[in-house]
Amino acid sequence: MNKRGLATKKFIKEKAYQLFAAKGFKEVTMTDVCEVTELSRGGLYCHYENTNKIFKEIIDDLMNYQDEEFSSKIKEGLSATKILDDVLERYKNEMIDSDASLSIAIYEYYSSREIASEENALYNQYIFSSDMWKKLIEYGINKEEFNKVDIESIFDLIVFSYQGVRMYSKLMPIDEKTPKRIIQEIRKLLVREE
Amino acid sequence: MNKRGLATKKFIKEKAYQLFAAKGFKEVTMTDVCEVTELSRGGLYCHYENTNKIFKEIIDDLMNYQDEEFSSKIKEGLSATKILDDVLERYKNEMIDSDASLSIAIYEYYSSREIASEENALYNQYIFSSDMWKKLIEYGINKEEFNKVDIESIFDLIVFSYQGVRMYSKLMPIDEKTPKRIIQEIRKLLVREE
Amino acid sequence: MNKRGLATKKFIKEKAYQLFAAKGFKEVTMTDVCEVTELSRGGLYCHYENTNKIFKEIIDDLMNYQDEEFSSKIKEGLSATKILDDVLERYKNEMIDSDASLSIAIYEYYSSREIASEENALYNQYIFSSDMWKKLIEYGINKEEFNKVDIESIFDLIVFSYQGVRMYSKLMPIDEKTPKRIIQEIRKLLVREE
Amino acid sequence: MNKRGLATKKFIKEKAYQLFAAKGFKEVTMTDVCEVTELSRGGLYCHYENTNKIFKEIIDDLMNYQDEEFSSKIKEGLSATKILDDVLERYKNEMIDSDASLSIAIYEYYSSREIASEENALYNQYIFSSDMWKKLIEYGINKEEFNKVDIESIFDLIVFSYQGVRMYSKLMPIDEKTPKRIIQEIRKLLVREE
DNA sequence: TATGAATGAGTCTTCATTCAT
DNA sequence: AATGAATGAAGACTCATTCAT
Repeated sequence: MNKRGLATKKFIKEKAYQLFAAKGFKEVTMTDVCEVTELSRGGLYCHYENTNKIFKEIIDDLMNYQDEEFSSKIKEGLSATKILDDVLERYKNEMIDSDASLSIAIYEYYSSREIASEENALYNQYIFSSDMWKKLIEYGINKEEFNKVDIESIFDLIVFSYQGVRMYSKLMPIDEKTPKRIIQEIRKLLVREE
Repeated sequence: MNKRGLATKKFIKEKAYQLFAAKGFKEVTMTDVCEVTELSRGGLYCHYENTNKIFKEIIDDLMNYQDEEFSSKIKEGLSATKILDDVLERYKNEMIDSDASLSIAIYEYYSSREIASEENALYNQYIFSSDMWKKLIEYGINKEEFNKVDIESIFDLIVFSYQGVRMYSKLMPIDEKTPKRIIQEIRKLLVREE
Repeated sequence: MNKRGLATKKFIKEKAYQLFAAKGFKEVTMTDVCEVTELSRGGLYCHYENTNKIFKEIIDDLMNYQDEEFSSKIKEGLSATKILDDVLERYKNEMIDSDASLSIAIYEYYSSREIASEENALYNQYIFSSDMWKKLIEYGINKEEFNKVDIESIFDLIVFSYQGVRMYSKLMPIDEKTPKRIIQEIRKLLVREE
Repeated sequence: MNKRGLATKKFIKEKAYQLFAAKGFKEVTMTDVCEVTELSRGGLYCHYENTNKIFKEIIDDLMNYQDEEFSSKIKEGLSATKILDDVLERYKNEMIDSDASLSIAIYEYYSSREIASEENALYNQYIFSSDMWKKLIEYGINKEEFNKVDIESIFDLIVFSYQGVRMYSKLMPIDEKTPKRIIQEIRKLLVREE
């Protein structure tokens, strides 16, 4: 594929991202993508044969962008509490502003697929994310900044309450205080009080 | 509507429930419902004009069955810890076995609708559930069985981690230990250690 | 058929008349008639098996009400000009106010049928009406009130311009002066100037 | 749209014209058009989304072909009587042979629409036709070929009796002499006897 | 007579997908 | 690569009509 082809694909993905964010996965048709990209049907099919392929590529790109945000900071020897606060702040914002997110689309996409296949990027991300958090929590415990919590429990609580809020925020009105409260509760569990 | 009509509606809802549980909301067509009920198109349309109406009625029925499970127990003066353990046990089971549930269908159904309308049964249920939990936690605190937690925070943590697990369990393999861990962590937060 | 049956049929026809006047013939369904009569499908079918039958009966009733309005007056020896003016006045009003009329419905009804069958009430009415007019014009000529016109020509001019206006008044805005002008022109052709 | 597309649209309109002429407007379905054009449903929908659109385009095409048939002849200084006879001859033929015409379809089409909208091609045509006739009659009066008639009255008589016959000719058998008589009567009204 | 549940046919409409250009 | 015409299948929806009660 040459440059032009790649640029077109990138363009298609950008436009399709907005569609998926707005309408979820199932509701988006190739016709919709044609419209927003102003490509002809044939033109679009040159690049992607269906919405699955487009979505998969969008998701894969997203996953690739996600880096080990903690590990470098840990190596630098930063305060565990500081690292924690940074990530919790980001989580809070993502919970509040889930508008631009693909959460519903991702949900629809994976719910129509076989669970646990190696293709399951959601699971891969979960594992990846799990590793990161474990490292951070261990680091915090070793530095005696964090309580001696059950690492896996805390991680589960974090990730699923975070995901729960993100999803529900698209389904019903969620008070902005909810993310704050959850973040605070998590923080209380982890950070040692002096 | 006479008996026969009501019986047919009930029958349709039962069959449709299974479809929704298996395929989510959007994927189910009136044709599908025709097939499983062995009704003709016209026959089906006599009772429900679209899948929305069927689903709404199923959900409404479900919501109506849901009663104030705590309040009677509180009146009886049961131990707050006992009441808590009972409901956490139920939550745990529901997190593990989400196969038969409509969670995905509910998610799809509400994600295509206006948030916050008075029709939003999901929100109503959230409010209802919130009230129940607050009563229980207050009761536990008053009886000095529970810690003096921030009631709202704990409730948010409970409901969203619970929902997060339920949803994700349809999208990726979730270890049976996850619900247990979450339940345990919640319990630790609430129940006063002697 | 007993009294009750007849009353129901009359009731159905009255309600259906309004439907036909408002929507034409083709657009009216048995379902529509059910709704306005508040009869059940089965109930309605007891009386009429389709909209054709209802419409035909309405038309037949209408035709029967139409009597030889001229002949009695001619026998009484009334002035031909007076008789003419009376009927032209009526025509004028019918042209102006075609809202309540079945003209479009009649048009649609007969346009989907074999022309010239003895069932063609429209044709029968035309013949009937033709006879009446001829008698009147002859009478006027004999009384030397009318010009020695070509009777058939004048009749054709009257009936078709009348029908033309009636129909077009449902399709486009027609100035109230148009019927007046047509009536006046007809009158000028017929009535001898002193 | 490229050549191929335009050719297909033209082809569809030609075939649909015949359908509309034969069955009126309401009775023609997209399925019918598919059949006569031998296009697939999807193929047809590429060009027209419903029968309204097809019909509108046919009508618009027709209206565009209609030119000011009188004005050039008037400019040439032709005899008003000659011009009149030509157009009356044409009217006569159109009244007799209304088989190929869209009159019923037009009637049905416009009867289901809002009267008087600027979209009402029927009204536009009426106005257009009215202007033409007025010019001709004035011209004839000025040349002292025509009687000093009331121009508007004569126009109304002409157009509505003409339309009346055209419509009724589809609903009941109309004697060929009728158009002739009407034409003759109109001519008598207009043309000055020497 | 009257009810309303049920049937099945017909139509509309939207899509994914293909293909000649 | 790109265009857009064309296909055909799937699904929605509406009716006339029948039938058990």
